Amino acid sequence: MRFDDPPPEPLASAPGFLLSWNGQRIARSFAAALEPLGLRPPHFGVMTLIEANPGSAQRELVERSMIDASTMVAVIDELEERGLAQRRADPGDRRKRAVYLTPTGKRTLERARTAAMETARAIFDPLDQRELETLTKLLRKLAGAGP
Amino acid sequence: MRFDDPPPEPLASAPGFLLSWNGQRIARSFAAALEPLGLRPPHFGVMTLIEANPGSAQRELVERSMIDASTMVAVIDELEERGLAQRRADPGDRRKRAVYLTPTGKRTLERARTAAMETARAIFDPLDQRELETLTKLLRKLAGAGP
DNA sequence: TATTGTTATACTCTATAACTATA
DNA sequence: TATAGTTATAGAGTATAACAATA
Repeated sequence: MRFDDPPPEPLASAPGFLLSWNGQRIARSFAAALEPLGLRPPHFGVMTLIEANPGSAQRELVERSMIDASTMVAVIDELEERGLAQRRADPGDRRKRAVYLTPTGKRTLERARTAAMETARAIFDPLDQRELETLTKLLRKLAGAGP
Repeated sequence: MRFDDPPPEPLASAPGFLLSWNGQRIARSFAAALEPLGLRPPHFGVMTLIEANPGSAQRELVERSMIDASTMVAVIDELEERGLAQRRADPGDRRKRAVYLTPTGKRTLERARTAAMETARAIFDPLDQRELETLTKLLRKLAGAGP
């Protein structure tokens, strides 16, 4: 059994398996799409958060993600090394580090987003527009997100 | 953000994220359901394969799963230690080890299956029967499995 | 020479706990 | 005393490569 092939019965009839299988498959494709940019999924997630909340303290980024504090340090270290993000002093509280994207970071994030969208399009290609909408609606409901 | 809470927008609108999120969530619940039985998901998967093909060589189990050879050795070692499976000599080829479930192994697998089904029921509880069928159909199509 | 199973080893990812500095 | 950030360390899980026995 490989990720390229469709799963065999009876697995392909079990919704729990199908969900986990397709989820892993898309997570993999997503990681592969990010790789040429030198990014892994956590980098993308953190950059997206920084973009939405520029100047966040690391603590806030930890709270809004599922990344713990020590991993967050490592991720932001790597973003800084690549010139994609910057830590600056927080004028009001010297313990805090305010995190920003650099212009290069913003451009890279935009490219990453494009790559991610292309990947998603390829993965969801077997479904037509209406089916994709139905799937999204059901998955939202399953996740407990509002309608 | 935690796995207990629904994901925030705009993530909750992205089908790729929703798929990965729900997939991870069910994989976690599945692992948690197995834990009281002293099993992890790979144990369950391998036991299911052995049950369907008693006397398989380890090589066959590797081919039919996504577990590599050295990991398979470790998994079967653990099943043997717990008295759930047995390696026997293959009469036709002395390199091969024919793998079987013990009676205890069969009973444990049955209990694990029950636990897994209860977990799936709890996870899919937000959907009614018709919605669950639609979701399964769409996920099958997405995975490339026949109708 | 190829195959089956095994072992030893290394690697990735993440989590835990202890530490520094500020509040 | 509590909080923000950091570092060092350990753990789970998996993969890679070398090896012994057998074909």
